[in-house]
Amino acid sequence: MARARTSSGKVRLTEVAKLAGVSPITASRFFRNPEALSPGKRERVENAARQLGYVPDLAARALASRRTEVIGVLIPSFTNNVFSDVLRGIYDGSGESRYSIQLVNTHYSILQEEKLLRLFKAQRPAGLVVTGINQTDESRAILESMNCPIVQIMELGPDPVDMMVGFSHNAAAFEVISHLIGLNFKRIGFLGARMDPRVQRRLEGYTDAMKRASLYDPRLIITTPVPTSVTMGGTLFADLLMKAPDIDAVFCVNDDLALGTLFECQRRQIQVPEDIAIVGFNDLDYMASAVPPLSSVRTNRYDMGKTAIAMVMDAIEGKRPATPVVDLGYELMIRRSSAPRRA
Amino acid sequence: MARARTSSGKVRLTEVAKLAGVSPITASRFFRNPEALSPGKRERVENAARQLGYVPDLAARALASRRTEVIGVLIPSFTNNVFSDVLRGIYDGSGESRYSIQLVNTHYSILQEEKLLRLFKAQRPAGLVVTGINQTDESRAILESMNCPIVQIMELGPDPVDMMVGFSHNAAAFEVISHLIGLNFKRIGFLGARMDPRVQRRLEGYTDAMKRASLYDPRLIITTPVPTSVTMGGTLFADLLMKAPDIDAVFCVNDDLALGTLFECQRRQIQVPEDIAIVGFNDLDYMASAVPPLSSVRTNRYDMGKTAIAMVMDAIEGKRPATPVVDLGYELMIRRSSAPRRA
DNA sequence: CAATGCAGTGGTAGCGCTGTCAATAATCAT
DNA sequence: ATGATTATTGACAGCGCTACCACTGCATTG
Repeated sequence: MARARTSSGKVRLTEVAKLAGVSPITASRFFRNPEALSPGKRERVENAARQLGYVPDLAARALASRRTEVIGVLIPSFTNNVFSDVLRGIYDGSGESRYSIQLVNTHYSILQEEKLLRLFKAQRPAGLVVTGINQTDESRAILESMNCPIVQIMELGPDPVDMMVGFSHNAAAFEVISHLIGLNFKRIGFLGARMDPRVQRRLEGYTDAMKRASLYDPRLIITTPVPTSVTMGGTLFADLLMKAPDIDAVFCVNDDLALGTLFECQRRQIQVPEDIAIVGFNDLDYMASAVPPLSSVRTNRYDMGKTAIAMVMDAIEGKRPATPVVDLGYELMIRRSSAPRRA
Repeated sequence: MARARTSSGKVRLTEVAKLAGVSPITASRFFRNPEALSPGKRERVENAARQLGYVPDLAARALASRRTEVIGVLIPSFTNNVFSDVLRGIYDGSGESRYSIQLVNTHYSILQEEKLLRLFKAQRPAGLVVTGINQTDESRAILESMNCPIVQIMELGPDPVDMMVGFSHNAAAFEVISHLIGLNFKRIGFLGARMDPRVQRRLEGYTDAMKRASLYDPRLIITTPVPTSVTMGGTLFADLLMKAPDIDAVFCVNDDLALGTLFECQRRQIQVPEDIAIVGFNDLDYMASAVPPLSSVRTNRYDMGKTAIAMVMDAIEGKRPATPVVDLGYELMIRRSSAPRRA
């Protein structure tokens, strides 16, 4: 016997089909591929669904179709401004689509990442967005066995699991240092916190540029595994001043450190850029407002999220991108904090 | 006929049960309520599950049990630092639990919120976290019909849907202004951006305090519906200076505006706090580092997220909190930017 | 004009799990 | 020792939807 409406008052597909005078299968098709219906039935189903306020049951759909409409997103931190922009892009890009985002935090741990990937695999996500290219071998194997579109974001590398959206942190840092060297700065300090893989690559870019100009000196490099903050910027800078009092410029791996450095300079009456130049990374809003305005590297974080999720969604629907690796680039924003040095 | 292992190679509960020598139902119970099994079978099922690498199929579980282990979270913005802290609390608090977070962005639109609530309702979430207390009547009705624990966060109000975690924005602003008035500041400006309900309440607190001291003057209030940013802080402050050149203090509804104001003061050679005092709101990390250190209102954003999600999870499991409304309070962080006025 | 193709539609049979309730075994009170 | 109660377990019948395949009727083809 046909079941009456379910106890929870939920409208089922069967009821929609009955009202529209079609079979449940036809009604089901309407929601998945309306083009397949004849215009008449399409309209009838549409009206019936609206009239009854029908909303498909995702659990039943997932069970019956053996796939979900969930896109998993693994990011290493919520604290970081960088990721909040990426996330905004991801959520904006997926907001009106049928896909929902399942967000998890790896806390910068590749073991945690591996564990989360295992969990994701069991739920057969429709697609996946993972941060970075430094997965464990095991994680890599899981990713390759997942049989769904995957985008690695934040950076680029030689061997994508599937697709990639990012930019070269190494090249960006190299360019920053080259810019400073071109302006005749010689004792250029490096401040780094957290030291995740992206930050490591910026350090490599710094090191390459300094060595190439024969300016490399390990005493100029101050790093800490501790998470980044404005306060930490001041602390690291103070440390740098102690170890290398003759510095004439500082490259900070992110803008928080740069702002902390600026404040520390103000506190010590150090003139920026006359005494010391400052360059940050990411170009957050406040860099242009600071006094003096702080140079930085503009990165396309929002676009990165938006592009990545669009690529995943397209790939799920069979539209593979022409180029699986997208370089979103970066832009040096030169401001007064790294103005040319007086002679 | 009993199905062989599913094509995708997925291990089903049936296989676990067979290996353990129990019925599927008993195996199922092991995952939901291990206490109900006799110790012997419990161990047998546990071993079998581990041996086969069994992971339950959440879609099937949701369909069969007519409920999910998804907690919906509605927030109005990803851009805002405030919400990234709240989210961190929510994700940290739920990370090791069985529940997963389904995050959606209302973009500060109560209509969007209503639409999203309708969607959530159809998916029968186990619990819900919603931002604020300004829902539409329709949203309110949906919430009340949802039959799951619900926590409203960010602020407090007289008529909770279910539970609440927040603090009084009105009281916090009132206290800030009282503090400034007590320090003999008289022409206290108000800078507000975005003007969401929480910010409106801060404006009310400001207005109350100013009126009570007979210092109220609408020309001191500068607001914009545009989203907040450090740059916007400078712009609004410039506007305020034009309209009320005699101000001696500024209360900014958030720290970004306060930082922008500080930079604008630096640009114009206005001494803080000698010429103009500044107080922000939220006490982000950089407030204490700034030069001079900026006063602010410390809010417990991370705890708010963590408390809210804990309350929801407990309530789902039948442990209703003793007090459904939790006031997390705030703390005035008085720093040099609002130092006592010279006589 | 029969053979062929194909868009449109429907029937059957589950997807993997759990709610419900009945059945059994073990324990208890009288 | 008897019936009553409790702990443990299992059988059945779906949850709401869709994959798969078969079928219809109409247009196209040689």
